[in-house]
Amino acid sequence: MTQTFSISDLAREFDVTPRTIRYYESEGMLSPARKGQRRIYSLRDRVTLALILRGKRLGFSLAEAKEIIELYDAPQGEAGQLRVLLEKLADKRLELEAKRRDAETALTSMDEYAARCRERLRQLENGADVGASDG
Amino acid sequence: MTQTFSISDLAREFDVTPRTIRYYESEGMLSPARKGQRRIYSLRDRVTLALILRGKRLGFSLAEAKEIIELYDAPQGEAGQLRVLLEKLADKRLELEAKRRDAETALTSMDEYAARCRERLRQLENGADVGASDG
DNA sequence: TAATAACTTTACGTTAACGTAAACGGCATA
DNA sequence: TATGCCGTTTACGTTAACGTAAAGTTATTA
Repeated sequence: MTQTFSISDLAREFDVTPRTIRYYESEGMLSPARKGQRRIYSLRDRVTLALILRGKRLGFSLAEAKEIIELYDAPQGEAGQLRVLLEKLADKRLELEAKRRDAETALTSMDEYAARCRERLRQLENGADVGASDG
Repeated sequence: MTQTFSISDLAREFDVTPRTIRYYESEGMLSPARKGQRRIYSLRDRVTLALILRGKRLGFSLAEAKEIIELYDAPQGEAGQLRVLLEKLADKRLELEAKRRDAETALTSMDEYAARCRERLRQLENGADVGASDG
């Protein structure tokens, strides 16, 4: 039997509320099976939710996250469709790479700053009288 | 003479509206000099604005971006202050690294997916009579 | 001197992304 | 039988992050 999840299972796992998950469904980003009224989420639904939330963490809007998800669900029947898909993937790739670069430069300058702070702290602990002058 | 900027200078450069920049000021994230009524932005203000906008691109809220900026502006007079600062920097570093990892795994899986698409496309082009002759 | 452009403040409007509350249904258990 | 518990729909409420419009100020230019 392939695994399924209730809405509160996923809510707990991903640390969101059921309301949030239902909201994503109302935006057309999830369409879980139903058992009567109740939503039954598959492993695939779970992957989709993970994609949505990662997109959000990276600063994409839900609309943008939806676009990305739709790329992964796109039909690949004809060569034309595949070419269009590959172009869109390249576009999104650029956005993602820009975010990664942003994160990297932020990390670098933060590390440099922290290094200067540690240096200053070391001097203070040595008892050295270092005046506050900018460098 | 050290360089200054008008609000529309910065708005143009960073592709935001003057309203946005004034909003950041109202949130305590910028405090440009004034010449009469008019705001005069220094190079330092410009750096701060860049920090804010990078934070936003990475999915931080303005409140979170403000926290980060305040770390860079924190007093470093005493050893105690420096130790607290270094801890907070370490926290933010973790968040940033998580974002970078998120971006990296997203890029990886996107690249794998694109590779499968290209493979599929190659197969289609080998099997079918394709009339497209683009460059 | 009048007009134009860029700036200002004030204040109400808008949208995304949910939060929250009410009222209801089905199922297990005490 | 009733008491929770988990789920449901419906619908109004909330907040962050600005947009937009109105009305006034200063500097330059025709």
